[in-house]
Amino acid sequence: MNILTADFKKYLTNLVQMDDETFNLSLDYLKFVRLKKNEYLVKENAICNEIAFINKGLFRIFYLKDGIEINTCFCTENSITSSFESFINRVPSNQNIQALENSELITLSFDNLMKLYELSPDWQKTSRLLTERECLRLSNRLSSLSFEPAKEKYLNLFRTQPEVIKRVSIQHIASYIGVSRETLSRIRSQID
Amino acid sequence: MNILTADFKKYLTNLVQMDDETFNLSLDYLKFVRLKKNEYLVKENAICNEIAFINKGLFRIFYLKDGIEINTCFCTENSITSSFESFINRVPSNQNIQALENSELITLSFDNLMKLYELSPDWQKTSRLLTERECLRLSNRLSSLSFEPAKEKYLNLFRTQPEVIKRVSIQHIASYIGVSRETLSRIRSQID
DNA sequence: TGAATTTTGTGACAAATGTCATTTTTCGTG
DNA sequence: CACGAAAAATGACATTTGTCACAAAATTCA
Repeated sequence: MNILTADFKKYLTNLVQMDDETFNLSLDYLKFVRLKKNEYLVKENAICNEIAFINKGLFRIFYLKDGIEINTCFCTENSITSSFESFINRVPSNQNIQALENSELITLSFDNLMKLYELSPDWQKTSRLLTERECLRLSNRLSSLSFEPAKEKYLNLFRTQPEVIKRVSIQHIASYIGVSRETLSRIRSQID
Repeated sequence: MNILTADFKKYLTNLVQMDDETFNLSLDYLKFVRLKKNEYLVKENAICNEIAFINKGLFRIFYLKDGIEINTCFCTENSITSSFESFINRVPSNQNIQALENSELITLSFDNLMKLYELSPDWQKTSRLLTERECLRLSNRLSSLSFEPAKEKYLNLFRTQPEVIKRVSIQHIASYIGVSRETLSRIRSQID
């Protein structure tokens, strides 16, 4: 149990001052989940009831636009994945979260998070900091996707998440950076 | 004093359950600021020390990319504006906030916000909710800017912030939706 | 009010990217 | 290992959007 949560604890304490006691409050509330490649953590129209820390594996988050899948995020080891809007506002998710590899997760349900908020303000603060971090990620992604040519978008991903480029198929990457598969293919042949 | 803060209070209580007592904690900490058209609330490289509620007026947030101004946000009455990354992380801002009209603000400094966090967990929660809201805004903007053709981007802004289209010059709007001034000009002549 | 400045509109053309069809390569499974 | 299916690469062409130059319109301010 302790071994499994070690990385999660490290992730949190890296973000916010949190003593052992505060972290341990969460232990009874966490669940351990395995998902096989291609299985879903969250499906569109369902309410997302948990946030998940990734111990092992890789996920994509995507939504459908005019029947076409648009990837909005790749989540790898030592990060948190969730359909935040759905989780936070308790509304049906418009996003899907799918495992792209066999994966292992530590999940925390919404109800349990609310309990943690009550038990310690540090958890409230943690949540705020996580949200702020997500804001920054979105903000960076926004300027890359909206104001750079295709090649820069790709190189940007290469800089920020090099492991994603190794582990994810080109079609998913193309969708993520908002260019056609063909264009990305041509960019890559230029670079090599 | 009460008259000036009424809208701010309304804005907050609309977001989070907050009794009068909790809100009143802030009264001693707020400042009232006027800015004339074209003046700056925040300049690049300065640390942004306050968040500002807009009682009256309109602002744009922009940064420089290769010497070109890129607008990232228009903020109007009854909303909060700030260079969030700078404010939160206490680092120099990479964004500028400029008044596009004569404006009136209620500001709250970082130090005072920290004091409010200590005085009441409701303020901590308020901050979390504001951050969550900002996340959603970014997320929507991201899908519009990255995955829609120019015309849709414009119509999207028209839907979400129609008053901005009336009050802001076309060059600023073009920069905001990530298309050239000329393209936007042509789109508008199509629509009318 | 009127001249100077700024903003906006428009045409011609260029560049970037998308789409479609086809081939090549890779991957998964028996 | 071989076969079929999926993914990726590639060529031809279409579409969208950007860039530049200049004209028209609107705004500012003395």
